[in-house]
Amino acid sequence: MTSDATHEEAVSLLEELGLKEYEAKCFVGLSRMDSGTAKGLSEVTEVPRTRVYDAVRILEAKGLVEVQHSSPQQFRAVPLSEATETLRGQYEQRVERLQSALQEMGRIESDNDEAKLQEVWSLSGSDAIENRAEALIADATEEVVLVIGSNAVLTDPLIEQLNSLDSNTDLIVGTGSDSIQNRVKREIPRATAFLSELDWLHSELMPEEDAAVGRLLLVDRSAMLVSSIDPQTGDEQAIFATGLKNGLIVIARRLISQGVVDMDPLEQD
Amino acid sequence: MTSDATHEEAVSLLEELGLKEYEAKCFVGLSRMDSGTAKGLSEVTEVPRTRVYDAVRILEAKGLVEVQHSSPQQFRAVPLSEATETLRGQYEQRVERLQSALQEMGRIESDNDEAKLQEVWSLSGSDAIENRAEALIADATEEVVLVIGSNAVLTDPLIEQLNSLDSNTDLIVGTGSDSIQNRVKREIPRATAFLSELDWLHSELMPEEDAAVGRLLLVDRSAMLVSSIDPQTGDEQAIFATGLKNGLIVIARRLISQGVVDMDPLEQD
DNA sequence: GCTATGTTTACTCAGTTAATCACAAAAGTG
DNA sequence: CACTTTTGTGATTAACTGAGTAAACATAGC
Repeated sequence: MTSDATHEEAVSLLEELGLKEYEAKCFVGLSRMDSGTAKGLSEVTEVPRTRVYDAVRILEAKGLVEVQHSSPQQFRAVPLSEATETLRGQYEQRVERLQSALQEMGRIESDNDEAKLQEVWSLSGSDAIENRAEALIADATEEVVLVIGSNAVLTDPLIEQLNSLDSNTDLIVGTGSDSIQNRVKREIPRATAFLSELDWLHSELMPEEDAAVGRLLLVDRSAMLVSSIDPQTGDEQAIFATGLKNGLIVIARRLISQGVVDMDPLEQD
Repeated sequence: MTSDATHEEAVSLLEELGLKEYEAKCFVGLSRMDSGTAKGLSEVTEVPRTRVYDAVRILEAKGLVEVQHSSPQQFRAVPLSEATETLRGQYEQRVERLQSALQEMGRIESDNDEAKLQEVWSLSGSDAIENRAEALIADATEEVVLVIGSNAVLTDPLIEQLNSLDSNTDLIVGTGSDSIQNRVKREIPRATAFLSELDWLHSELMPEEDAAVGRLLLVDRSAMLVSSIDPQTGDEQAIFATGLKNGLIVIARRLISQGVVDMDPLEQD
């Protein structure tokens, strides 16, 4: 007995990976049987029999199914390990070609003389925010202050990166809960850990009540990034700013020097 | 001065990676400038100004673009390294989730009592064929016979795999040209190399003249795979069969024992 | 309040994909 | 062999998605 939800997840994942609905359904169907004919596949997948042929042909061209050209033809899904490897390989190639194509392109200068002092940028998506945080930390020379609001923030690569920071870079890691703090102490021994009342961000600075703080990062007191995570959807959204004189950074420095780091949030406006 | 072709390649790659035309164009445009407004972007990319906003919003949600919520808004592409890392990460996640979803699914038995003796399957796409060849070689215990028709076949992972074969598995590698043979001798010292007149496949067994042999693989004399590469498109297509009694395998064994391996093709039908 | 600019929304048109149907070829049956 | 069923291809329609355009709305500076 297989949950129907699992099917649908597989199908929609395949669609995200570039397959059409019929193609995805056929591949999932074939993955569940040793091999099959158009008729059998159509019954299992509810794809019209006459369209199975097209779908399978495309799947074959993409290297995901094998065809036995007999009468009737037999179809068979490539073993799962090979299929994922094939998909991965195709993707890698595309990303690499994209990278070199974009690198080769000439730059265009944009009339860009505005005051950068108040620039605050926003960025979405946990992956992207993670990468940005990583890039910011990589530039640290003096100090890294990181407040972790959600367990999901503390990924293995991040731990790895923090532990391998230059030894005369201060590392201060705040957490919102005991459980996370224990993890920090265990896995990032070099960090100065502290417990922070993250609620201050909730109640005073953040507009919505229902947004939880994901992470807060301040690097060399000149670059900062704050993210919130929507508890409903799990979407993460961040704002960040750089530059010693940037307004947001100045505020952040004030906050930190006034005690957030010392577990004593916001005694003063 | 940038070649226009490079642009278009970048755009279509991004489309293959799941972006719409406008999104792709906007991202490429932003990648060429430090930052820009909707107006500027529209001019560079030829995307209608009124649609730039939607496109950028989606790009932001995907973690590829940063937005400065001022008036006018400023857009900026995430640095290339971060962007590719984000794309890669998203893809990895999908493939992994797909893998576990497909594994969890229950099997369906198919009425499958046909004689497998004459089964010949076909498979397309260099990636998929490469993976299949790898899987076949991984199962080898006695002997691996590999004929390499095109330089592209001899990839690093393949060389690696061949070199790390169990030492009492025979490895016989044939090539169609001196240059490839030299590579084989240099990079796969453990192989018994030979030069094969691959033309026999062309002229006698293959229907079209314009298909070049890509690779020919025979593992333990019980599994074989032959591929051809369309010189026009570069598409690779393979047929393969398994089982000691399989008709195709029997023919292959005959061919090999009759001298193909000894550089002496087809003296006898 | 007016104009220029920025931003969002609504709508049309074209191309793509899902879904159905009609038909020819092949295979099985009595 | 005549007849039915199965298999495969092609054509057709309906539904949808996305590109392209125009208009409405909002905002800032004058």
